[in-house]
Amino acid sequence: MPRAKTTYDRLQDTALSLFEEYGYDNVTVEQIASAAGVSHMTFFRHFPTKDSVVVSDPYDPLIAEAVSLQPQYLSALERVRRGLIEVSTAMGDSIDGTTRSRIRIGVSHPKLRAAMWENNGVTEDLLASALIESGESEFEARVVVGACLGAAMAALVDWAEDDSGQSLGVRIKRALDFLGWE
Amino acid sequence: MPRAKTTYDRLQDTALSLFEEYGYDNVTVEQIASAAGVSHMTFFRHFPTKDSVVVSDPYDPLIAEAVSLQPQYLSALERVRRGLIEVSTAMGDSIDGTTRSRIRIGVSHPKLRAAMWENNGVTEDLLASALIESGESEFEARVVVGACLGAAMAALVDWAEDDSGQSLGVRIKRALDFLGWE
DNA sequence: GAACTCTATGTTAGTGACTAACATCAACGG
DNA sequence: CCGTTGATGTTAGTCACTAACATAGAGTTC
Repeated sequence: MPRAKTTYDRLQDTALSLFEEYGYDNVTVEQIASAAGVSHMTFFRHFPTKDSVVVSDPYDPLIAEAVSLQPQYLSALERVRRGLIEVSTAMGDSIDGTTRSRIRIGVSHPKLRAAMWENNGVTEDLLASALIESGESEFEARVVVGACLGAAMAALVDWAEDDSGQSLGVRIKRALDFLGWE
Repeated sequence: MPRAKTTYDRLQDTALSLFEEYGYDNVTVEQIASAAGVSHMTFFRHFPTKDSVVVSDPYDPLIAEAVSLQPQYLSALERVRRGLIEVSTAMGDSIDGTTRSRIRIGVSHPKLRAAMWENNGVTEDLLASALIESGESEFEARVVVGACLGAAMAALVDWAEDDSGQSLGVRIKRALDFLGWE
């Protein structure tokens, strides 16, 4: 028997479908909360901001781990590249509907896109730290990570906006192949 | 005799120095407006958002132009790289105090950083269009531009946070040199 | 010079995201 | 059975931002 949905899940599902139907700007937190059967304060106890229902990235730590596990003899660029490709390929088609919906809504609205970038900043810090710990200079680490995430983000947007069926992993690999090799 | 400051300039100067002194979050639009001797409505007639006092990038069009002027036999990556380096070198030390202050405040606060990224999205679109017009595929254009701007942004942040005197142009060049060559 | 327009500004009264302080209520362990 | 704990509700705020309407001063035209 499926476990009863948590308030968190109910809020997220409700919010996403309202956003898809009416547009992000035309849905208030109040509406989300009452449609999910709670008060608006409960919403904010589960999500710090209205944005965060859409923008939250559970893959950050996975990516950071994958990068730090790459062999040290590779260049920083190459390690980030391979780490990103590994994770995005592994996620593969297992990305669930909620995630897909979140990304699609996220790229469609400037405010949310900005929030995604901000979130990306966290990933950036994580990855850069991983590289720095393994002896890379801070400058090179930040630059390489910035570039790779910039490319990956472009691939993500492309994937969200285009239904041609090519998987996210393949797109990210293609994207990163435009950057320098070993 | 210097021309009298416009309301716009007065608002911007006032806002920036208040932000530097008290922190972005601890200054209300109301305070900025009254310190500049106007009402809060006047503030919003000159700046669409509180963010926008800090985040505005007059260099976008310059960069786009520089990129589209690169010789076509170069790869997309190389054209964006050279365009960015040209402009940032040309700006050189002529960046005025207001701009420097804006960037320093901008990178220091998550909300503003996100707004800078959003703004970056505009640059991204501009550059990508320039490449697409000259025959590049949309995917490659977006990826390459995303990567280069990601790297450049890292250099910008580095420059804003570090007073060692190395110019922005040099840092951006160093950053982009980590990416692939011809 | 009076009427007329244009532009910059002020006033007022909202909406909506988000916070703080405090109350309630049900579950659960002792 | 009582006390604690955790999730929730209520209320009353602050602040960014908007809409509608008023005003005032600098020309411009007749």
